[in-house]
Amino acid sequence: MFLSIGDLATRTGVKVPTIRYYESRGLLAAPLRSAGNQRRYGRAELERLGFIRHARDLGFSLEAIAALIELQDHPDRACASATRIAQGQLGAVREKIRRLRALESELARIVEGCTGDGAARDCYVLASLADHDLCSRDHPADAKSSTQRS
Amino acid sequence: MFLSIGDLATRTGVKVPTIRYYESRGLLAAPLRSAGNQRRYGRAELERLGFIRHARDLGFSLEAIAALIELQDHPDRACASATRIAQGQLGAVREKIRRLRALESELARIVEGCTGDGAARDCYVLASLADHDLCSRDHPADAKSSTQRS
DNA sequence: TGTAATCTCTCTAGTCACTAGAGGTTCAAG
DNA sequence: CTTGAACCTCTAGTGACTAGAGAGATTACA
Repeated sequence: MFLSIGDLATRTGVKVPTIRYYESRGLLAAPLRSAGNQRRYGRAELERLGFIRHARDLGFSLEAIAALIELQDHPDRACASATRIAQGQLGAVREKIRRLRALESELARIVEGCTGDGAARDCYVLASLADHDLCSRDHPADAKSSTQRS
Repeated sequence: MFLSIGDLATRTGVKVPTIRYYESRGLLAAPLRSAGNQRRYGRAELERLGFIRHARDLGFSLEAIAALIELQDHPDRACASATRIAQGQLGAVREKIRRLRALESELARIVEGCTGDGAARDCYVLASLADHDLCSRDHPADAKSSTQRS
């Protein structure tokens, strides 16, 4: 089983440049090369990339994934730190949900207050943004946009 | 009322380099300068920066904010596009919440399946990440980390 | 008026996790 | 043997800042 980088990309759903990027970041070891210097992968790399992809899908940072891989490579170590990383991620996700819900209600209030058929000078959306006092209550100064795969 | 950039930062809660960054991005007009070339701000800039800050807190992108400001500067125009932008933001927030909730349940399942006191070779966290089939159901290949203010 | 502390200036580079593109080489099918 | 797709490395760009260098401005106090 010798996969080109394109084969690996198709099988895992990770794009070719992203695979090279993971290699440059040390998440994937440098693979064998063909006579013409092209990367050739085996089953181990396929599984590892699947692991990375799954962890990324769950929102783990590359740094956290690197720590998990380190642990995977040393099966004798205690798994407590893996659990800790996952718990940290769960906590972060819950915190994001909490903040986003506050934003949601505030935004919904703003949107509902505006019919959208007036002039900008009377726009409730603009007025709400200009005047913080129009907020129902102080919302968290937080929870910015999140990055997502296309 | 002549505020230095530091005064403006204190009053709005926006950091000094961020104010200069907003100016470079065209969200704030280039202000007056002192004899020694330092920025001097008045009430208009204070209000505009408050607007920007509030919109950022609600997760609007700088691009969206620029469009809202453009509208603010032309009170005669219809406010429909402001409403559209806000609705888009609300939709994006709801979508993020939806995805994050799926992640939350998946992560919670993984974390609960692991006592954390075994060796890495038996770790349920690592096993779950390695084997997608252990997922309760297919979770969205999405919803990455979101950036947040400190 | 002198001086020291704090503030401000511009500029560059770094963050995260990729993505896009240039310009060149290798591979597999026909 | 030729063609065209896939591959190579390298650099730069994304969004929204943040950090730091090195130099100049302002302000408070003696």
